[in-house]
Amino acid sequence: MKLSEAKQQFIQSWGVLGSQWGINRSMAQVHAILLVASKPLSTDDIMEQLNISRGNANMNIRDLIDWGIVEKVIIPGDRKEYFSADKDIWRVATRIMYQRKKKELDPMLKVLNQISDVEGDKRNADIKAFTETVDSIKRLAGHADKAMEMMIKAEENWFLNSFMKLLK
Amino acid sequence: MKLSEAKQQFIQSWGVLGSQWGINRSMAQVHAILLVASKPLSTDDIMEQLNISRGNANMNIRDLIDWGIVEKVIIPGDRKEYFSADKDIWRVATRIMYQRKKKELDPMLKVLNQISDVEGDKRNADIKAFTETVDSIKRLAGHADKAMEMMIKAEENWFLNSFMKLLK
DNA sequence: CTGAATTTTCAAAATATATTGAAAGATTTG
DNA sequence: CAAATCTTTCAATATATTTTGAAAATTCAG
Repeated sequence: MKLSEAKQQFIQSWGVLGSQWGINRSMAQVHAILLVASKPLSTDDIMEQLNISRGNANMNIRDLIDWGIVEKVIIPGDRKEYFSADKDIWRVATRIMYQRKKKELDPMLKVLNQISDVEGDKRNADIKAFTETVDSIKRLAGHADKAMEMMIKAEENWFLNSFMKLLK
Repeated sequence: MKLSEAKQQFIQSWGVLGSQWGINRSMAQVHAILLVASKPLSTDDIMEQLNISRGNANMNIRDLIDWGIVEKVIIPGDRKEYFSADKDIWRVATRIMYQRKKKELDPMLKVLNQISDVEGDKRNADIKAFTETVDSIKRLAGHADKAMEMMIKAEENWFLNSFMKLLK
């Protein structure tokens, strides 16, 4: 398979995957194209290769930067801004999960805490069913939090390991 | 807080959370209402409490059943079908992840395997950038697979543990 | 087998989300 | 500082997804 063809396939699939997980297709594709680029790309490069508008490209690049998985690169003597994606895929995964946890899981947890004590007799079947379910979700969320932390720790180790290799 | 109020809050939040993760709001809400119900509900109960149409209720109930997290309950002497959600939230989580892995991650992996050997000189910077990224994603996917398996194993243990408690 | 009760389907309508493009805002250069 | 270049914003538009509701299909009791 030719490189250009393989890249297209990758960008396509990454876009589909993203859209199924609540990340819009363009954003996933912008990320994909930066992931497989051998050098930083400008907004125009991205617009041209993905056939998207300037506004679209710009917004999605900003969001990726906010997520901490893409960074701006200044090329001396060029007025354009260039962008490159973090190629450490493990770090990318943990960053994305962390962002989404913060924006989506944590609000849910807040609600769970608010609703977990309801008025009335604890022996009432309705109340029992409700509190048991809510409590078990809270417990699961706690485990998920632990797992996240574990992964971030593992990432630090991975990073440290790479660093050690460089020094040897 | 009153039980009815707490339930409403829960259904609402569960719906929002679902929609952010690529599960449509109605489906998440149908799941939520069944999760906190103390007894099986009919399609009419669900329609009424969520203010959704019969078609919508029906489709989403079917999908939840296909995911293996809701089951049909027959109440003798009643022609209506009733439904109840699996209350073991850990099992629910692993089922959902497994379904999504199968439908969404596995196709991505298939593409990654197809595109991971490209024609041309391996020392070429473009080709190197591409294959390294693709390979690292494949490696991450491998880890994710392992983690999934681990969780399913843990689920079996949990289940076994609950069973043991019952016997004591 | 009949007909009432219930479930399923799916085209049309409603809603929600993403994209465009041009104007406004910044930034840099000479 | 004026002009050129580049970036950002956002209302309008386009696209995608979800929901409805009524008709068709199925199920079941008598």
